[in-house]
Parts: sequence; C-alpha cells; structure tokens
Amino acid sequence: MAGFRMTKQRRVVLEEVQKAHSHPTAGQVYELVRRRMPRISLATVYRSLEALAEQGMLRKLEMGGTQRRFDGDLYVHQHVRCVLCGRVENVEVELPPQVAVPEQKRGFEVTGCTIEYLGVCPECQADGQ
Amino acid sequence: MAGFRMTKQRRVVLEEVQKAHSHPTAGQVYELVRRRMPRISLATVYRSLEALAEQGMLRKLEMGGTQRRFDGDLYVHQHVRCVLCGRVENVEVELPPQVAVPEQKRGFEVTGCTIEYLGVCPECQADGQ
DNA sequence: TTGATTGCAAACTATTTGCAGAAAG
DNA sequence: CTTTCTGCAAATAGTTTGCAATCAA
Repeated sequence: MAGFRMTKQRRVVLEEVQKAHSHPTAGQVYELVRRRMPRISLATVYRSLEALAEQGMLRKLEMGGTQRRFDGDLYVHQHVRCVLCGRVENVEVELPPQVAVPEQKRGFEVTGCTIEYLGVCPECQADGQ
Repeated sequence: MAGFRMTKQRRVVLEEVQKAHSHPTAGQVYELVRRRMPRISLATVYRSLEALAEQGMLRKLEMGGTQRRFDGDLYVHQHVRCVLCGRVENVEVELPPQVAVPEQKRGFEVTGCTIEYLGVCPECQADGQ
C-alpha cells in the first residue's frame, strides 16, 4: 500500500495525459503511449492511471458517459460533455458558495461537487446539418 | 422508430422504478421485477428502461460511477452519490441562474446541467468506524 | 535484496444484439 | 395482419486480476 515507484511506463503515461489537452479515456491513453512504448500492455496503462490518480498527479473524472476519463490539468474547473460523441472540454464556472461548498446533505459527509454541462459539440453540430 | 407499446413487462418495470425510491441500477430493477414476473429476461429490462426513458416516463441518470441508474421521479433535482457504495440520494439545491441556465460554452450548444455531490453515506460512515 | 510493477492471458461486469416466436394494436 | 416486443443465448466493451518474470530503490 505504501511505496509508489515512478517507473518508465508511469512517466510516459503521465506525460501523455498531460500533453493531451483532451480528456482521454484509458484506451486513448493506451494508443498514445503505445507510439512511444509499443510493448506496454493495456493493463499497465489502467494500473498506471489508477496509481497516478491516487498520487494526485492526475485526475480521474467522475462523470456520466460509459468510459472513465483522465485529466492532466489539476487546476479546478468543470466540464461540458458532448452527448453525441462523448468529447469533454473544460469550462470555467463561477461557483457560488451555496453550490460549491461541500456540506452535509441527507446525512452524507460531502467531500466534493461536480458540475457537468451536457450539450452538442461544434463538430457534432456540423455533422448534424 | 415510432410506435411505443405499453406491454405488461414495461408497465411492471415502470412501476418498480417509481416505487423504488432509491435510484436503482438495471440489475436491481431486474431483481425487483423478477419477483412479480419470474420469466422476464434481463435484456427486456434493459430495453424497457431505455424505451421508458426515451418516452420521458423515467429518467436515465447521467452520472459518475460504473453502472447506469434510473429515476422514477421526474421532478427536477440533483444528486449526492456515495463514493464507497454507489448509493444515490436526491438533494434540493438552489441553482443560481449563472450556473443553472444552459448557454453556449466553448462552442457547445448546452442543453443541460447536472450537479453531483460526492461523499460518504451514513451507512458507510458507520461501517468505517 | 526485496517489495513493487510489468506483460500476458484469462476473468469479470455491465450492456447490447440477432433471431425466432409471441403479443399489441 | 403487421409491427413491435420478448426471451434466450451469444457477443461486445471496458476494466480488472492472477501469476511468473522483471525492475526500482
């Protein structure tokens, strides 16, 4: 449970998530990393993403949609997700305190608050026409 | 694509989601429905939930976590999700207009906004001690 | 050295699909 | 009747796990 080791694989996974300014899924990270390390396994990518998120070096996005996504940008922000293609982009939202501040709700000890906007991204708007 | 038929199976699925004041997953709905219709198949439950959501008779929750959840309560509200057990409860949140109102964001045509609180539910708090 | 990590393959979980027969309208 | 729906079984998609070999500290 203790010693986290920064292996070559984990370093590459981290770098790729950071420079992908998209919010890649594990599969997408795998494809990116594979260009530099063809022999890495998908399982290692999953385990690396998990371990890096646990270290707080990247963020695992807790949002709707089927697949999990990862974000190398640790600055606090919210997201818009395209309901058609699943693409996720950052948005700056002024969160008024009565929304943002974690508090007791229904007996839950609240630790976080996520705002997710849903919509149609520019590309899908174009495709739709 | 057109004619929706209210079959016996769909009626039971709808009733069970409505009276379960939890926010059941497809598997949970299957278990509930099976008590009244032992021969129903899981595939039918999935297809019924999908069809009923498409009719607007229940709501498919777009939120974090592994499994999809369904909500028979059509009144607008937000949710708290337990990060340990996945349980979801309703919360009333006053959404200030600058947060709630769909608008253009990053070129997206925004159609909705979800707020999800994350935390630890009372039961898991007790277990943790 | 020694516990943590990797690659591989197999296992799992949640969900979807093809199809022939059954039922709704 | 005709079209939609159901049950079953098989197929997918995404993610996780067991294990022996390998590597970081």
